[in-house]
Amino acid sequence: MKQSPRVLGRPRNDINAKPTKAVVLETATKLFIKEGYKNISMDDVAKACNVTKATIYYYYPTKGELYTSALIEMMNKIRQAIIRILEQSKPFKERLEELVEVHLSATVAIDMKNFMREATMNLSESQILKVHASENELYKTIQQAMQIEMEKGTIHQGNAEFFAHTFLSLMTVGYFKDGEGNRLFQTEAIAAKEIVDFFWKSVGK
Amino acid sequence: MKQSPRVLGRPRNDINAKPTKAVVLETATKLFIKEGYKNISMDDVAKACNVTKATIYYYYPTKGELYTSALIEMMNKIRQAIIRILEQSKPFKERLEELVEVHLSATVAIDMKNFMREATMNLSESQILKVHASENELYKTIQQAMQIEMEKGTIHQGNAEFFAHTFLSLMTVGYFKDGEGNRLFQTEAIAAKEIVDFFWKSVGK
Amino acid sequence: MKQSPRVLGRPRNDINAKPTKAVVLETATKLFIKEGYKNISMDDVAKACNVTKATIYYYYPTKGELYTSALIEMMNKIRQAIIRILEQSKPFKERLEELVEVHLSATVAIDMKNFMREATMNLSESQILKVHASENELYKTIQQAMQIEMEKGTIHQGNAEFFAHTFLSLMTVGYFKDGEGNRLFQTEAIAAKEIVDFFWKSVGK
Amino acid sequence: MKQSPRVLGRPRNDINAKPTKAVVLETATKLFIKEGYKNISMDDVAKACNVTKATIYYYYPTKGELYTSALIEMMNKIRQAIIRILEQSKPFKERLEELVEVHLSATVAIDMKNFMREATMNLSESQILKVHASENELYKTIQQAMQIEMEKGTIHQGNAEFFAHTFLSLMTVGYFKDGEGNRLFQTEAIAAKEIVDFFWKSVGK
DNA sequence: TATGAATGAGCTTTCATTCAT
DNA sequence: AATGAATGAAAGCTCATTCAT
Repeated sequence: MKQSPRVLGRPRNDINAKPTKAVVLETATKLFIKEGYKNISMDDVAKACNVTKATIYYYYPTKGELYTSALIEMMNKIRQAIIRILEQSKPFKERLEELVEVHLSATVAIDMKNFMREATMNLSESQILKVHASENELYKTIQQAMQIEMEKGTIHQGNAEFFAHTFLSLMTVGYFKDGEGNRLFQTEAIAAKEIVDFFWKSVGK
Repeated sequence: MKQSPRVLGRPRNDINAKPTKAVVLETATKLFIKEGYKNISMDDVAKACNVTKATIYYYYPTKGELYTSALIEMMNKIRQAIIRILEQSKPFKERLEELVEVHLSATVAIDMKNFMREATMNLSESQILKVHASENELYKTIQQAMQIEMEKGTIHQGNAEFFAHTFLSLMTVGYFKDGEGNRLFQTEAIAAKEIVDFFWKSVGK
Repeated sequence: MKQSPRVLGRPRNDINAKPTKAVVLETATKLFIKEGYKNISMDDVAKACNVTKATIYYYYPTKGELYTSALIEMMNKIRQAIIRILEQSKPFKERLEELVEVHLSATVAIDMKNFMREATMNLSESQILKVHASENELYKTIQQAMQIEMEKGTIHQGNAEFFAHTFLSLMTVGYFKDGEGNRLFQTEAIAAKEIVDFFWKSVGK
Repeated sequence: MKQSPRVLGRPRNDINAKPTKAVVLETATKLFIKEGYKNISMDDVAKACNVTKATIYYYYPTKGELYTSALIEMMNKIRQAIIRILEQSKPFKERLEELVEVHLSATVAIDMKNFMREATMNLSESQILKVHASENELYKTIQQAMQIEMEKGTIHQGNAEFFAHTFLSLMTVGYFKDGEGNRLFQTEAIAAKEIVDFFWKSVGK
């Protein structure tokens, strides 16, 4: 069989191919978020990446380490997304609404408490610490936005950290599905509006 | 520490002994709530009950069935506790505060969303259905209380189901611990007050 | 609910009810023949009998003993059936045909070699001996019929024991089903005729 | 007797060593044939191969799959042996005699009906199908030989498939042992001769 | 006569991890 | 950088058997 001749100067490696380590992390993140730590084996990750288990271990020394990295990667991404939305210039309430809507539209429920529970149950002291630090930054990001709006006078004075937590907690209400798979509200947009309205009654001016 | 050796066959009747089946369910419930479905093995349950695995299987045909029963048992207990508190004659807001405080004082975080996630990931269709039904009753209980208070005029008209969900969601904020193990509020009483205050601003009159 | 009045003098126990021990043996025999020794548990037998496992053990001290009894019971029944057919006055060849047809019409394949293999693999020395004795009687029954016909001159002189074995072996050909479940012959009657024809060419005059 | 301890991970290359997968299959085949599906555990196979259970599972995903492969491997080997014998140029009857003698001289009884029964009782639909296909080829091989001899005029015209089955069935008569372990004939050679003589009376010219 | 409760040993399967290549 | 081969430990589950009632 004749091989098609190589283009001059072009490297053998596919230019579009992501470095394996990144592929592994991304794939693992998706799997862990969807199915949880204990329900995803290193083999599952390997298969989904089209590499062997040993390759995973080449980049991540233990499953716990991989999960730690995955959680941190996830939280960073969420934090970036939140920052991008909060940076906009439209009114705070509208930004919050967008924030909720965007998250509810994602395929998987991002419930920090779930992930922290799995982390606490399955990771080592030092890994838990790292994850906690990442979680903390996420909360801080929202907390700071709250702080700024307090100073601006958009919302009432109060415990900004508490507000950050209540906000994220209320957001998870939008994920709820009953036994038949029905959501509380018909669309994510409506859900987002109702949730932020509720939040706003407590904190808004 | 060696356990008292058991003999084969039916044990001699001990009038004071609780029926084994109940012991198993109670023990399993505690373990599952604390450590999660995948982190508790049937052997763990057996050891904690001071019986053998086979005994557990004598009463519960699969681990999934045991978990299902455990979750339902837990939800029923919570529901009873909630009913007892809501039945009192003091003002609604105070009853809500007591409700939050009592739950935050329990040793383990009762986060419905956690349990439902584990259920969804690990149980069979029909088992999930049963657990969902039980969860539903729990939400309904609070929802009805909200409905009554709406009719009484204590709180604003609105979506009672949504209120039930936001309330339980806000409650979980009280369980939050940061990396150093610090809570958001110093005592459960303060936490309860702040949480219900927040809720009340949105729904109260 | 009113009970229908008891007929005078009639005993409480249902007159039609077979003694439990017999029910157990019959049920076990059916199950073992169909599914094999290792695929039938004492629990299966108990359930099929509508009694508890302990009841089975009350009558049969071990599973091996129950299997031994079941095999012997089966062989006896088959032997009786064979005797009944061979006792008739019609020509030997016709009797053989009836014998084959009757067996092929039974729901389960009666293949002595199967049962003896399971016996050898799973029973104790002494149990195997008993089963072997029973098997021997079965072969002897046919062997004797062959002997008689030899003396009558219906069939050629030869090794009657060998003839008994070849005959039973050829019979199992009729049970054969290919991958799609098709038999070698369309009806049991045709199969019986062909098998006996084959046998007769070797031994008949 | 303690086995030479193995270390974790990939073993050092030994050029003389047979590939493990083949060792496993061969060993498993022997064990299954001798003791049956249910009487051989994956641990038994592992121990006999001097590897761990996990190694077996590395090559064969389930016990059923291993059994399927083992049966197919066995049938293929038998088929090859049969082909080699039937290919010879000596008279058909003599070839048949050799065929029977060779098989009776093997240590274990090769009774297709036994194996098919165990397969039917313990394997999945698709596995049964594969085994059936393999069995079919085996019968076909003999059937074709019969067909050729019919055309040559060595044996009578007739149902070649039926002849193949009767032949293999008659062969199993040679394996028979009574309670004291005595065979029907003193040597395999005599048994082979008698069996083929019997067969030949029916089909030969 | 019959049962309910319990066990110990075994089974199939899974999985995180290791290591020579 | 990546892999194939192997392991030890544990998990869920089954089953023959025992024994007080």
